[in-house]
Amino acid sequence: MKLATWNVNSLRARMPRVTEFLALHAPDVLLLQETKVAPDQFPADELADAGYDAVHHSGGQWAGVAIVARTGLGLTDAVAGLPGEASPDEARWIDADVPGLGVRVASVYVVNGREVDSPWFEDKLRFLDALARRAAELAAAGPLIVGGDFNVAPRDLDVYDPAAFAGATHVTPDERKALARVLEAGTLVDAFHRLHPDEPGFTWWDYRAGNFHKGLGLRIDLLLVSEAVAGGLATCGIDRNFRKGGKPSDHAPLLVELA
DNA sequence: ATGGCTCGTTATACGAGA
Repeated sequence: MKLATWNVNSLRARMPRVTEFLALHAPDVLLLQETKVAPDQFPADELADAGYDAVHHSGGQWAGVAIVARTGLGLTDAVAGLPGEASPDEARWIDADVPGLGVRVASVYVVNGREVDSPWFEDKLRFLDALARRAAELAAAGPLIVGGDFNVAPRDLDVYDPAAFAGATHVTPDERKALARVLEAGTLVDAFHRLHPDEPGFTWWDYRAGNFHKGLGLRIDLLLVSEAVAGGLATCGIDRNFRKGGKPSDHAPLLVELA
């Protein structure tokens, strides 16, 4: 099976690139974040034309997550929202079964945090704690794949200039520990890290200052898979071409293939 | 880098993103 996760920074603005991605890679499942779309504006018909079903948690102009699955696989029992998150209306989590693949999948857009020690930073840590509890609950029931924008760079290697990020969000010990607890709670494996332990694997580059072309990025988008299915990990990589060309997102999609 | 780009907004400057 092939799955991908992609923070698209507005699904409506990115639909041409999303349909291009689906046609090129033909993933079984695509997890989307920052769809930034109102519920009644979600482009379900365009995705259906591309051969995909979707379930989504849409909150309007901010955040928003979706699960897109190839038609015929099934996409059932969707649950939107994360029990225990600080602001349930922000549309940052959805999980659903994909019967044709025999897995449950989740798409997550973790709270950004803005500034360390701000209320938003506290919300971010609480959100990660709630994520850990939900991951444990879901993982106990069967194979689980959680993908999304975690807004945490797990290691200094995942940051283009660790010194420049000293004291900033995304790299603090508190955030990294909270992310580690998510993996522990769900017995989940960071797919890219498992297959490429010594590579940075950046997935995000600031739009400004030519950072993409300078290689100044962060690895903050992750695909986490149950240990039970991690033995089937075949490939995991980033398609940097989708960070180039016409109207790219500031994130590139991350793909994984599992036996 | 000192917020340099892009998104949505009952817009026409501002907030948010990381």
